[in-house]
Amino acid sequence: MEKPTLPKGTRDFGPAQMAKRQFILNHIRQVFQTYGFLPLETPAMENLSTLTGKYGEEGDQLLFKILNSGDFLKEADTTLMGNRDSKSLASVISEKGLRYDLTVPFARYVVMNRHDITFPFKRYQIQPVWRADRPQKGRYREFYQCDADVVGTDSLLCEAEIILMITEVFQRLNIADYTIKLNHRGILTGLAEVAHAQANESSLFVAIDKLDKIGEDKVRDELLTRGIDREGIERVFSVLNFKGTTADKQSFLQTQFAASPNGQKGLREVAEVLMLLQRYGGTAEHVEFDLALARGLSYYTGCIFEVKINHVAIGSVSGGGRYDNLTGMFGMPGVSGVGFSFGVDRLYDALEELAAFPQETTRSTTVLLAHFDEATRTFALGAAARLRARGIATEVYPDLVKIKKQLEFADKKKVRFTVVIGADELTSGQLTVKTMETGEQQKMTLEELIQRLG
RNA sequence: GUGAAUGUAGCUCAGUUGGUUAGAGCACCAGAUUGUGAUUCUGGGGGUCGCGGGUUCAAGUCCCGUCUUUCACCCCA
Repeated sequence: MEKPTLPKGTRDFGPAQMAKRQFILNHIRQVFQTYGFLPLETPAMENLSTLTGKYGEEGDQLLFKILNSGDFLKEADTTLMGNRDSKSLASVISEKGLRYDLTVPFARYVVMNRHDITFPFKRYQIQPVWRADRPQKGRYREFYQCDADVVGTDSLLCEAEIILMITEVFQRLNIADYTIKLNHRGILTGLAEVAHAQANESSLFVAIDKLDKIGEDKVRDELLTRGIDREGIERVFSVLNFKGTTADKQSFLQTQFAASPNGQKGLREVAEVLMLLQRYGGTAEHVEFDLALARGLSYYTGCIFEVKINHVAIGSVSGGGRYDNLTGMFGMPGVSGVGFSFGVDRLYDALEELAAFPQETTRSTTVLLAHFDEATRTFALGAAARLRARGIATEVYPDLVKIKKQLEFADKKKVRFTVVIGADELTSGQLTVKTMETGEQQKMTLEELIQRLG
């Protein structure tokens, strides 16, 4: 018999992990909902025509493709097969693929339902996505994204609300030391103008985004090899190395970007977001205006965000930004959107490292009813029904086995209370209730137990 | 896609210059204890040494291939 294994880059989540994951997801979901975001789910698979061309050439290669059903080679061109032309052959034998992210399916949904959707449309989506990447630390082939996006409004209120939601989620997750990095695409463009590097803007952004990871010297090297001249590099760093408060940075950039409409727009919008945040009564205590934040992705056009947990060696746990033309790729131009997402897996690792999961997440059933024979088990069934009716998670050990075994089971399953029901208890009505954590035992009636737990 | 490491019991790992019947801890099962778990003691089950080939009198150990997992780069959550 072959030993069963998992496909590369995938994981099982056992009960203990699920409890912790759900703790995270429930808080995220609740926060999304209190800000008026509504749930959306889309199919795991999309037509390949929907997916390809949306993530660049590299992204297309990371798409998992689904083989057509039936005799999929029947229609295939024999010359393609003869030439072993995988790329062309793939488009003939595969019409569907697994979704690569939640943003493109969302755009597809918005375009398909544009007449039924009331804009501005706020949706959140928590589902797995798949990438045929080579797995590594914190990087999987199947992982969950939790996205929240608003489409159909330019208002910077949305950006301010994103900061509020991030703050609230972290508060609920009991994470205190984190930084919400905020920047604006216009400021990056202004920076490229200052450096006279408009021509290879994206090379500039990709390189400076690595600043806090690889350091200034290596970024300088990379900028040189990417064809930005020394003078430009000096100018870039003269801006990036400016230290000071957000207000200091704003007035400094005001002079730097005097001739840059893009830079001006960026500054104006960042200022407005911070102002709106304040009017909401939100705190900017965790917000850092970070000029080097670039988030490689080229489709952002306005504010960009990234959240890092301090003193935890994990990449960003959340990120997002504004994009002006999400639905344009499906022929519906002019819809502005802003969105962000939480990386559940990384939040999980971070909480584990900070030991910040509350104890409740490790508990399971509240009460186990242990018994000695047919008669006491029968009594347990009725008792279980009454406990359950009060919403108390209860189970009856199903088999007639030794009490030792039942307690062992309760211990392993981290049940909170075991109720021992024997002949004595049956006649007196005084049940033996054992608190598993302490080992203490108390006699009480079923009524008293229900009262105490309900 | 590029480069590197790894693989021995369910898990974490020992295993000498190639040399008897491959070990430990944890986990699991049973008993000590016929009304009490997590602590203690005793006993037990469990291995195609990733897979395939080669060298050798002899391979867990050396060589080649292959797969897996992990790490770094690219990119990304």
